[in-house]
Order: sequence, then structure tokens, then C-alpha cells
Amino acid sequence: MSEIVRTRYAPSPTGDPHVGNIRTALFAWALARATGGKFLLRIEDTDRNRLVPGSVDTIFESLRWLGIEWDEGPDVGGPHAPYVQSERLPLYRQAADDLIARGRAYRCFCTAERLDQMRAAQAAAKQPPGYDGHCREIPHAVSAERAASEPHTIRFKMRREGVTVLDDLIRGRVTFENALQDDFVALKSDGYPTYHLALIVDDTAMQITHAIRGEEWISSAPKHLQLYEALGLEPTKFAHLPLIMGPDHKKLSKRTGDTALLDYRKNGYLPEAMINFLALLGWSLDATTSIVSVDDLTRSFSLERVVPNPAVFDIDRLNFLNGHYIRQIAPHAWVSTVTRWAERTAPDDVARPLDPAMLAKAAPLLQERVARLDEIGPQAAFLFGYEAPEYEPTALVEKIGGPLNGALPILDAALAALDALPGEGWTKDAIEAAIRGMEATLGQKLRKFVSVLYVAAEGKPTGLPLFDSLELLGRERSLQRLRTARAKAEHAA
RNA sequence: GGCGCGUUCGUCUAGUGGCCCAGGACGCCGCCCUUUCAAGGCGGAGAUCAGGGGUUCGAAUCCCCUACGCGCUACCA
Repeated sequence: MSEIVRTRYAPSPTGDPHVGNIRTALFAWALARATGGKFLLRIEDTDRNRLVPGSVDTIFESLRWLGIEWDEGPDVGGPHAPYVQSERLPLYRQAADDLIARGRAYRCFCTAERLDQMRAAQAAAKQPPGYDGHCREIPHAVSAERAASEPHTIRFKMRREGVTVLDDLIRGRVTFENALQDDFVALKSDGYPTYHLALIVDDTAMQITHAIRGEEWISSAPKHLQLYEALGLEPTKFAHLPLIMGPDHKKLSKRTGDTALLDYRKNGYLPEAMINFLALLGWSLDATTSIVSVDDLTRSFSLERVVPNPAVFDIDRLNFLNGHYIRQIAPHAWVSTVTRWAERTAPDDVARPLDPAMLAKAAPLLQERVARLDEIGPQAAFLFGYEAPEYEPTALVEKIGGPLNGALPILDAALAALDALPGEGWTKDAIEAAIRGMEATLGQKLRKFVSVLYVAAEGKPTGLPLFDSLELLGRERSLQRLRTARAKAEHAA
């Protein structure tokens, strides 16, 4: 019989989920979806010192943004509820007691101070760090008695002979020397379990089949394997995903840029792009596909196609994908996206509310020009003021070169040509014809002199197409901006 | 330091003994299109497959060694 795949994402509520964690969630979710299995969400809040209020909501929000939905979890419940570890304490206690009863764990009364001294001594003597087994041989009766009055942890007795073998789904067989292991804390003195114990208890209770996690966990795999064995439980399969690294080839961190997933939403990235990007950080559909939809991922994902080597987070690639998906957005939906983002990201001196008709007309022009949604406001801003955004007079000749007064004949010709257009004839085509007519009067190709008009109209030599822009601006504002440019050129020259 | 993982164009990757003097994508460069910028189309440069030994008729693909990178080494996850 083939088992039903059950995977989980088990974050700690210690802050905003980072892209690395979310990539892990994405893969776990994709595996469940691709195999017709279940994906669950479990909150691992066993470290009371590091709890950050609001984290759980941010975790929900992050997953939802990408469309990663869970079949069981803290909010939706499920057959193995609760899905929050702090609400499952009796289970861990029971497992810890069971371990003691089986002779595989013992109470440890060592204080933090003694542990620090021990480590310092080991470091000084160039010994490998690790618990020295100080409390391992305390007679059970003594231990039980002291437990009533002394704070203590429960340590797991690692087997010290032989090897522990992990058959990793991504890396193959990994062997660990047991002699190098030490007895780790399974239940802390505050009664909360450590990650190690909680993992085994919950993955077993929740019938998880595949533990998918980052490579930073591979070193503690022997602890988990031995814990399963000591408790007489069948271990899950393990898949250790490669790490995601920053441009500096170090594990991605705040230092190297944005890492919180939701920062990408704030910065104008699309969830489709994020998923596509993250999916390809370690996994591939085939030899040539680089555009991967959510459907492709949830239909075709497999751990066999996950590589073991770490991947550098390449923002250029993300930007490319984001631009690609932006261009896929249907016209109507794009208009509302443009409206939302223009309101949010246009410069503060641009009056609100923005003109909806203007936005609707500018939308298609923007669609093929932005890679991120937060570029919409700045790019469209020039459409909403009476005058063009502030610019230095020299910008007028930035592209054509030469002295500032070289802009004068161009502006004069434009003024003459456009002023001749009647208000009702102020259309893109008529504007284009008028400006192209300047080629004859100036004896210059259009491309040689348009940049001056771009600056006059938009405040910079590049931007939305000139003829469309002038039409949108209307006759009055267009002519005014040309006059302003002329004045600037004249006075500064 | 110890242990573990990893190592194919700058980056993400394809590749599981001959189809590879290594394919795709991003980025970069050039051309085309063109009112700027983009988008799009076409083309180009770019990897002696980390290095060295083997195994084999034949290796990016198998084995060993070395180097380098990263991760872990808590009553954190």
C-alpha cells in the first residue's frame, strides 16, 4: 500500500518568515500537492524567550500571499489538533518520562554556570565541546528525589558506539560517528521541550511522512534518528534542502538585503514571480523551462529533482520574472493594480486622488515598462501635476549635448507646431504628425531632438512615450510645460 | 578545532558512462524594431565540468586524495 504523503511547515514565531523558510514551506506544500497528500502548518513556539508577538499572523499572511494553503493547522484545526506546540506540553512531558523509564534519558541538574565553565574548559583544553555526562550516572532514586526541589532538564542519552545513518532523500546516505555525539537536552527546565523532542513527538502524532527542512538541520539528524529509535517509533523520511545564500555566498541575512518574504510584497513583487523564483532555487522542472507556474509546481514537483548544493539569491532573476508576470496581467486587472500602486507610490507632492481616467490610459504604457509595482508611481507621477516634475535646466540638453541654448530652437519649433493644433484636434496622431513635421523645419531627425521634449513634458529624457503623454497631459499643460522649459533654457543659458 | 554537506558559464540550473570540445534561463554585449525608455525578435561572448590521481575502449557523470566554500557544534529553532 502506498502511504499518503503528509508534509508540514513548522516555523517558530520568532519574527517575520524569511524567504529561505518560505522556500522550505513551498517545497513541502508542493510535494503534498503533487502527490495528492496533505500539508500542515504547525507552530513551534517552545522557546519562550524568543517569541515575537504577531509572528503567527505574519506566518499566515506570508503563506496566504503566495497561495500556499494548509489542510491542517492552528486556525483551521484538524484531526491532530492542537497545532501549536505550547498547547501540547503534556505530550512532550510524557515522552520525556517514557525515555527515562526506558533508561534512555536522565535528569540533569547542571546549572547554566557549570555548563558555561565546562565549555570554557573544553575550549581551553582544545577539546570538542559537548555535555560531559556529569549527571548521567546519578542513581534513579536520588535523581527522582532531587527533582522535587531542584530545577532540572531531561537529557537524552545518545548511544556513543557505532554510527547513525541517515538516508537523506536529497543527499543519499550520510553517516555520523556516534562517539562524537553528546547528551542533549530534550526537555528544558521550564517544562518546554527542545526542538528535537517536540519534532519527534509531533511528527509522529501528526503522521508526517516527509520531514522537509533546511540543510542547517542535517547535523542534528542523528539526535532525531536516535530519539525515534529510543521511543520505538518509525522515523519519517528526511529531505534536507540546500541553503539559500546572499550575494556574499553566506546564508541569507538582513545584512545582505531584504529577506522577510512580505518585504517583497511591499516592494512590488508579484506572488507568481516569487513562487517561480523560489521554486527554481534548488528545483527544476526540466532542462529548459524557466517559467514555472504554480500549477506546474504543484503538478510536477518531486524531491528527485531537488539539487543538494546551495543557491545564491539572484535579485536580477527575480526582477526579470516579476516583469514577465506583470506583462501577463489582464488589461482590466492591470488598471486596478496601477491605480492602487500609483496612489501608494507616487511622490507626496502629487495631489490625490489621482485621475482614474488618466490612470486607465497610462496603464498599458506602464505595463511593459515596470519590473516592480513600486515603479508605477514614480513613472506616472509626471501626468498628475500642472508643471512637469522639477528638473535642472541642463537636463534639457543631457542627451543632445551642446550648450543649453541649443534646446531653444527645438522648443520653439514644438511650441509653434503644437500651438497650431486646435483643442479638439489634440490627439496622439495629430500631435505625432505635428512633431514629426519639426524634422523639416529643424532639418534634424526626430530621434535627434525628442529628448528635449521628453524633459519638457516629463522632467527627464526617458519615460512614457511622448505622443501618448502629451495627449494625456492635454493641450494646455503640454504647451505650458514647453514654455516653462523654454524659460529655463533661456535663463540658465 | 571537530563533524557534516557542497563544488558545471558572474548567477539559477540541465546533465546519472558514449547523444556534451557541455544545453536552457537571468545578467552582459551587439543587431533589428523604434519618438526616449522599455518590451519584443535575432545573434554573440561566457564553464579546460574546483584541482590532482585512478577505474574504463570511453567520465561532468564511478572511486580516492587535496583545496576551497558553507552549515552545525545552546536548557535557539
